[in-house]
Amino acid sequence: MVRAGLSAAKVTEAAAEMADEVGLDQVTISALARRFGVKDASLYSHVKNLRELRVRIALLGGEEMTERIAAEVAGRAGRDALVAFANAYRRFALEHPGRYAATQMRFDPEEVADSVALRRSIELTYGMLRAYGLTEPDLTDAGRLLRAAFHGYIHLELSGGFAHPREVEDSWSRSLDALHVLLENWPSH
Amino acid sequence: MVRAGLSAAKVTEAAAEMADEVGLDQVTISALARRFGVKDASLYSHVKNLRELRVRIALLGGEEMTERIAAEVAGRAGRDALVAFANAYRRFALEHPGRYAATQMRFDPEEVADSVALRRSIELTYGMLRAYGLTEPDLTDAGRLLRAAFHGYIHLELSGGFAHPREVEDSWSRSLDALHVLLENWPSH
DNA sequence: CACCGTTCCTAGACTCTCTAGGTAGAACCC
DNA sequence: GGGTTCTACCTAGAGAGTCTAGGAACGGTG
Repeated sequence: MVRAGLSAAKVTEAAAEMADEVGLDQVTISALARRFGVKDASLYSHVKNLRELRVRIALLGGEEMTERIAAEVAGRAGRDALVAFANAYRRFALEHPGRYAATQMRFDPEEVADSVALRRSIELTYGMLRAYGLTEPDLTDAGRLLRAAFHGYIHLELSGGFAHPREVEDSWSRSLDALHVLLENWPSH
Repeated sequence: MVRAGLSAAKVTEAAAEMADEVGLDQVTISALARRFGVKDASLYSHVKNLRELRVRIALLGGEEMTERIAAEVAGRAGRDALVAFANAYRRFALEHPGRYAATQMRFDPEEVADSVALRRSIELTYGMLRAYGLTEPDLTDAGRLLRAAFHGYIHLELSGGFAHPREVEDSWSRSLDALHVLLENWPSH
C-alpha cells in the first residue's frame, strides 16, 4: 500500500487550490479525496467535516491576503497607501477567488477568535485612515464604507455583474480616486 | 388522493419564503417537497432543476426589489433620491436575505435577458446619478462604485462582518452622507 | 522485535438530485 | 354521462455526496 502522506496542512492547501480553480462550493470531501487518490473516509482523519475544511481555507486565505496587503502598504500613507491597499486586496481576490470567497463566509466568533490575520487587517485599515486625519467614530464609519466598497466591487466583478463594456480596470482606478477624495473630505458630525 | 395544487408560481413563492427563513443554500428540492407534503419527484413537473428554482427566486426577488426602490425614489432627486434608494435597497435585503442572495448569483446572460427589473434598476441608478450632473464615463464609474458600496455593506452586515459595537444604523446613514458628498464632488478626468 | 500512534481502508447509513414510466384527479367535448 | 386528454402526483431507482464505526497496514520508538 502506497500512502499519500497527508496532513491537515496539505489537505487544506490542496483544498484552497481546488477552490481557486473550480469554486469554493465545488470543493467537496469526495472530490478532494479523488484528487489525492484516496477514499473519502480517509480525509476525516485530518479534517473534522466539510465545514471545518472551508473554515481552514478561509483562515489560510485570510493570512495570505493580509500578508500581501501589509507588504504593499508598508511605508506608504495617504493616497499611496489607499491605492496600494486596494490593489493588493483586489489582485488577491481575483487571483484566488476560492480563498477569497472562503474569507467571506459567516463565522462563529470562536472559529476565528485566534486569527492574527483578522486583527492585523483591521489595524492596517485603521492606520491608513488615521493618516487622513480621521478619528472615532468617523474611523469606524469610513472603515466600514471602504471595506464594503472593496468587497462589493470585487464581488460584482467576480459574479459577472459588470456587463457594460467600459473596462473594469479604468472604472476601478477612477473609483479609487473618488474614495481618496471622499476620505480627504469626510463629513464629520 | 388529495392534491396540493401546485404550480410553478406557487413553488417559486414558497421557495423564496423558505430562502428568507433558512438561507438560500438550504433551499433544496426535497426540503421544499417536504414543506408541501409531496414527493421530491413531483416538483420536477413544475421546475426543471434546482438551478432553475434558484434563478426563479432571483427573478422574483429582483422584481420586488426594484419595484420597492422605484416607489421610494419616485419624485425625488439628489440627496433625497440617494437616501431613498439606498434605504429601500438595504431594507429589502435585510427583510428578504434569501431573495437578495439569489439576485447576487452568477447568471448566464440568457437567463436574465428578458428581465424588465434588471433594466429598470439600471435606469433608476443612472437617473439618480444624472441629477448630480454626471455624464459618461463618470456615470458608469460612479454607478459601479455605488452598487459596490451598497452591496458590500449589506453583504458584510448580513454575514456578521460588523463586529464593532457602533450601531450599524448610524454608520450606514453617515456613509450615505459621505457618498452624497462624493457624488457632488466626483473627480472628473 | 514488539509496541503504538497515525494513515488509510471497507462497509454502510443517510441525504440529496434527477430520470423513467405509471396512476389518478380535473377539465373539456360530444 | 362516458370518453378523451392534460397534468399533478406517484413509485422505483441510479448516482453522488457526507459522515461514522471499526479494522488493517505502515512508520517510528522503546
